Amino acid sequence: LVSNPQTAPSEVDGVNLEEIREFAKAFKIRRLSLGLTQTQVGQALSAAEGPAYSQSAICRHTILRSHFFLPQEAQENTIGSSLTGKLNPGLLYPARFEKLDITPKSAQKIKPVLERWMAEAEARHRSGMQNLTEFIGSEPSKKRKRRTSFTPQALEILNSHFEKNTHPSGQEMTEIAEKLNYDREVVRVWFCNRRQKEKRMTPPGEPPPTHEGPYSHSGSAGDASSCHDL
Amino acid sequence: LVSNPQTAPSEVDGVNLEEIREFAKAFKIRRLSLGLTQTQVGQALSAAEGPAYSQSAICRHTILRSHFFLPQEAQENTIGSSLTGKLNPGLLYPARFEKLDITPKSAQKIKPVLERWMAEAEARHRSGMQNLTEFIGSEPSKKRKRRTSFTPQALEILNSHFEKNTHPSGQEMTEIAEKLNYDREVVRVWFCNRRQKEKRMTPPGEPPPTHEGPYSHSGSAGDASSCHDL
DNA sequence: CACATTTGAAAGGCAAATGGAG
DNA sequence: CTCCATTTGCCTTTCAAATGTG
Repeated sequence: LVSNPQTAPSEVDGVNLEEIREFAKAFKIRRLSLGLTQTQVGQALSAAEGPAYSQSAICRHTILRSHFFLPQEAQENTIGSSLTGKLNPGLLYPARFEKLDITPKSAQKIKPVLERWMAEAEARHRSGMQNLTEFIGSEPSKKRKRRTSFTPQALEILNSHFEKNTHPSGQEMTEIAEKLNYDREVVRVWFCNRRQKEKRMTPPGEPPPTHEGPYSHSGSAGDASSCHDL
Repeated sequence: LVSNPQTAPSEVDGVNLEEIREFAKAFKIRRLSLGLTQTQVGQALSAAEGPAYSQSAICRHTILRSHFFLPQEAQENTIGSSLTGKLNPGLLYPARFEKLDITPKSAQKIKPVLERWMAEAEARHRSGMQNLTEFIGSEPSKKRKRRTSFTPQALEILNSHFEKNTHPSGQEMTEIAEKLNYDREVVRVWFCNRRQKEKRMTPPGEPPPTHEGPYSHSGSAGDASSCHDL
């Protein structure tokens, strides 16, 4: 409504939030007008050598979070240290907002890719083509490793190892990886991430994270979340 | 643990819940062992002329809901009219459980399809093939119309029409459809579903659903939920 | 048409993968 | 290698589009 650029520049990290917001909004409309789903866009992008994003990624980048992009509201979220809309670049934005989500920087990075792809898609659409979902999006960019999903059994075993020792030696990890038939690197990363989780779950002066008591606090919680069923 | 078939037959509509439960559990493990995602299974099924299920569908059918499938727990959910585990076939099960989800009958229906597909997939895997995700699943079965997603603008317009008249004439619907550039049938169904929603939202003796007051109760709620952002 | 039910696109949660610094 | 912050994807859930029945 009150789009006075001088009242709300809303710049962060040299990224114009208002611009990103407008882009996301327009992109959604354009996508829907072409009758495409988020999944289709993601697949089309990864079809060739584009950045390869999943439905979730497309969703995040084209979702409209008013509390994130509207400076007025941002200020209500206990940010408002300055009316300029300029935030401390050294700090994490997500933590300042209601939800952890996309950062302005990554939004800025992907924008041109989506923009280019969409323009091409619309061109094809006008030409009456149907195979919209099958063409390249942009620059090469190395592909990310596919996310591995552990079986419930594997998780159970991994967790039991973790209970006994949060820092297994290289030797131990190799053995575990072999036994479970997963890549050694995958197992290593699992332990790293598991430790991070442990830390996140006990920030205050909690009892030392000794994994002794029979299923106390975090121990049982971890188990429950991993092998949710069975 | 106590798998005494005489204590818990758990049959519903002639469907053995325990069997379905076991199948779902095993399917998940088999899928993960092949390194496949739910999305991939869904796409593989729909690739040719299979029933064509989405990732959500695969999820529903291979998820393990202990409160749904374990008769002991079901009884705790105010069902237990009989210890046989036999429920009244005429009533809806979902409403009796914590969450609305798959019914035993539909689970039973899909099971053979998944079973057959998985067997084939595993066979191919053993043969060392990589293109697991590209082959047929089963019988023809007509395809379902793709779910249309309305643009925020379209929803806004549809809702404003609904506010004025919940039962537009055929003529009116044709006009709306034309203006919005959606299929007429899609618009008709939208109004049907919208009316259902309205009814669901005001079961008690609410004030007559006259859409007059400037944004009162359900009116504003409807707007908010449809055009969530902007 | 109303109403019950099935099913899928989008959104949310958690954690696997990545990248930088030590 | 570690820790830690961050990115991103798989799975799950929600809500409503589509379907089926009377």
